Amino acid sequence: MQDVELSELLHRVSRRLRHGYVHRLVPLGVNPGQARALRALADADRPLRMVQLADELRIVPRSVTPVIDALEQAGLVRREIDPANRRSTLVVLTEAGREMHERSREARRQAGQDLFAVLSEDQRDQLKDLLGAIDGQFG
Amino acid sequence: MQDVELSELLHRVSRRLRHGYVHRLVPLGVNPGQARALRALADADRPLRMVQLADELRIVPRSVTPVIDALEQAGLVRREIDPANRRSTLVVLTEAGREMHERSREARRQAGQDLFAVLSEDQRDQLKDLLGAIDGQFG
DNA sequence: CCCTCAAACAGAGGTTAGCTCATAATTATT
DNA sequence: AATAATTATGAGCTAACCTCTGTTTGAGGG
Repeated sequence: MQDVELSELLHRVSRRLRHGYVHRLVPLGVNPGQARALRALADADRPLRMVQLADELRIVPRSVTPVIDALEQAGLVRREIDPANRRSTLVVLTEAGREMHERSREARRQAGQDLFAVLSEDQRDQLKDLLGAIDGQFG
Repeated sequence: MQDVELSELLHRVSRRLRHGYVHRLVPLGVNPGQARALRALADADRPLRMVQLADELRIVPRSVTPVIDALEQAGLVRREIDPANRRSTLVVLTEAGREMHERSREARRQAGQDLFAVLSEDQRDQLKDLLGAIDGQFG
């Protein structure tokens, strides 16, 4: 194990995670970005506006549009005009969307399990704490 | 700090690292992929063939081509036919390439420092060990 | 020696996950 | 009522990959 920088390791590991995740999502017909949007909606447990979704996903609002386009096309979400503010679009999870969320959650769980297999329970907690500290230092 | 999965955290942190890194690389005129290729060449300390570079970067050989195209265009590397095997291309780091490597290394160092600022020295070592274990479990 | 097979690279084209800048519609502020 | 801000999207771009195909060149078997 030569000297590999922390940054490089982070990059590699995250790339590997994505790879395994993608592979498991392909048969479901969604990509990771779409799965993340489904998750945000399921976690919120209520319709979200596009801006709110962007906020959850930590991307700019414009980037949410094509994700929701695809999910809507697939019948996993529905767009509704927000009655409280007609500029806003409410993104509503459909029944099919909820099911897809469950399946993609399982895919993510499995991909994570494969990747983190070498770590003990304690080590995973440690890793989670460390990454959580880094992630938490900003927003 | 709500319940965020390890996978999600990894994604977020890695995205943030990339973001900071990109920002510091922009003024240098290279992108992270190009910087990584420069680093691989500098670390090897000798010309590498395209396939070897692909191997170092953990991407398929075809994906190396456009990276080297750009670096060659910028005068940071030079392509030479391998005299030992005329099918192969040797990628040679130029003097300008070596300098660029130094500057991009500094950019990466700074981006890493910003990101990992909340962690103590010990914690960084811990994180490195954990990620190293994950990365090491395959190749 | 020739012939077939494999290796190395690049052409063509696709995908994912972002980004910016401009514009239309609507609402909020003065 | 006029102006400003907010929300979503059209248009168009970049990075970092991928596959599949074709060309050139080298290597090994008969």
